[in-house]
Amino acid sequence: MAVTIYNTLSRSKEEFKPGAPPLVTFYVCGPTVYDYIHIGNARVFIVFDVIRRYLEYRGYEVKFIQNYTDIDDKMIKRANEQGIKVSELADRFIKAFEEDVAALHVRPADINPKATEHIPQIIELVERLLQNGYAYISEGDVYYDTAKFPEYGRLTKQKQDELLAGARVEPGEKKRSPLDFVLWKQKKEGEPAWESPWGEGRPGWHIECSAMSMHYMNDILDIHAGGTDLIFPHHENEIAQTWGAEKRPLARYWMHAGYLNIEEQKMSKSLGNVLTVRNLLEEHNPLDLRFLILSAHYRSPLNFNAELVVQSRAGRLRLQEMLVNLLAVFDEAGQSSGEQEQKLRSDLEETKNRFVEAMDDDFNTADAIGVLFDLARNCNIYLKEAHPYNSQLLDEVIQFFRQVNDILDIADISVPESLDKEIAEMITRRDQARAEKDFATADQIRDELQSRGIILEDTPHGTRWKRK
RNA sequence: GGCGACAUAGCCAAGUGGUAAGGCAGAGGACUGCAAAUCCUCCAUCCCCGGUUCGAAUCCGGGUGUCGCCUCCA
Repeated sequence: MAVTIYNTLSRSKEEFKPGAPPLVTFYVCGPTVYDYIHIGNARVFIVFDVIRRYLEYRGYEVKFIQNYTDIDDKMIKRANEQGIKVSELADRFIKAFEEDVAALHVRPADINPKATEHIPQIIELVERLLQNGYAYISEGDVYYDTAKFPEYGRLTKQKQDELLAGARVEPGEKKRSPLDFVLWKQKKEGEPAWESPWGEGRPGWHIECSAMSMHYMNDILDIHAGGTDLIFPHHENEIAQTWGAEKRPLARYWMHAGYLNIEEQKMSKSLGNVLTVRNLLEEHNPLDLRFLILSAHYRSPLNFNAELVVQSRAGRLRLQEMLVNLLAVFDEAGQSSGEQEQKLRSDLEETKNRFVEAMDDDFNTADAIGVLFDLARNCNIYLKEAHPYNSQLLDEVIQFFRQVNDILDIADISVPESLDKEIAEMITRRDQARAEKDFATADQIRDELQSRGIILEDTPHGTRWKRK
């Protein structure tokens, strides 16, 4: 059995064969740091975070790179609007990005290269493209000559003439073809600029990813990923650049995460429906957002609204509760083994297999989560019917779930914080009242606690509590 | 105009030739002092029309609808 990945390049699922296993080089296009990230951005980062973790679970050593685009038109425009330097803007939103993404339990990349810190590598790449005849200088700008690269359009599945048919031609173009794209932009007044063989200027958007991935990986990337909208022109251009310089592909597998829509519509500033992670986290648990995103396949479009978050929360808590319940009875478990144990053990084995099968199949998290629900039910049945429990078996289930949670990161299994003394006393008082069949008092205390966000559960093993 | 994706129950969502996973919501039941949690039961023939096949949600053709890319965009 092997991991299978849907490769945008071939539009089909392929067996995953990295160039130098167990190493996997994985580059995800990162944010342009001119604003807070929105939930659509978050989908991409969450999805590839999980894929990265799963590959590690499967024994690969993943080298994970995610860039920061800290110089481009949007950056300059925004910095000017705010009357600050581009670098200040970048610093501010890189920090915000790191905070938001950490809140969503997305693990930091191994390397976060910034475009502005790789100007020499970018210049060198542009020079090589010029030397190799894949680029030309036009009035101080340097452009990629797409006509020189017959493969241009392969990722997009369009021929050059088809792309040309839809291309927008602007007056005063300095390009030979509308498909050509800028590698180096001549400085305009008030813009940050760097010295180059072509005068002062700055890099075009697409060149940084090629330059930095080549600089840090120095070989074909195993996986290059991003949002669907990066297929054209961004990734198409990256492929062209790397080929022009190295005569080799940029990456083996191209992965693209589907859109996240708001009320069936794409998020956009003009529609005013952009939901930032920052705002959403004020109202929602980050794990609920994660769970919702992972409950659909990463390539499918995913609709998003607050109701869906609430709906998926209920399901997520079901899984979380299962684990909490297992942990709660673990200390009292013994050695018993019988039919119930056999049943659960075989359920567990089946679950493990099905989970890996689902994830191996192009990271089908939706299917994988479905498998976990089946395990949850079987565990609950065991907890209800077996008694006394088998501690080793419980441990195996707990370990499995912890492993899964290390990949998906959807359950909060941190040890509950100790209760306030006052609340603990209230629970004790209620237990006494219940023992004396003074249910009016007991219910009053329960209501009081509920208004403070504490839910009580009376189990055969005593009263448990949890936060709402 | 070119290219592409998708259409599965009230909602979310797997399944890509062998007779519809799972979750949420809902109904009934068990458990409970009552709850909560949990368990049991119930709840779809897969947008439409043709075709291929012993057999199709799954393949092919034709519709309809939604969305996306072709311009910055995750």
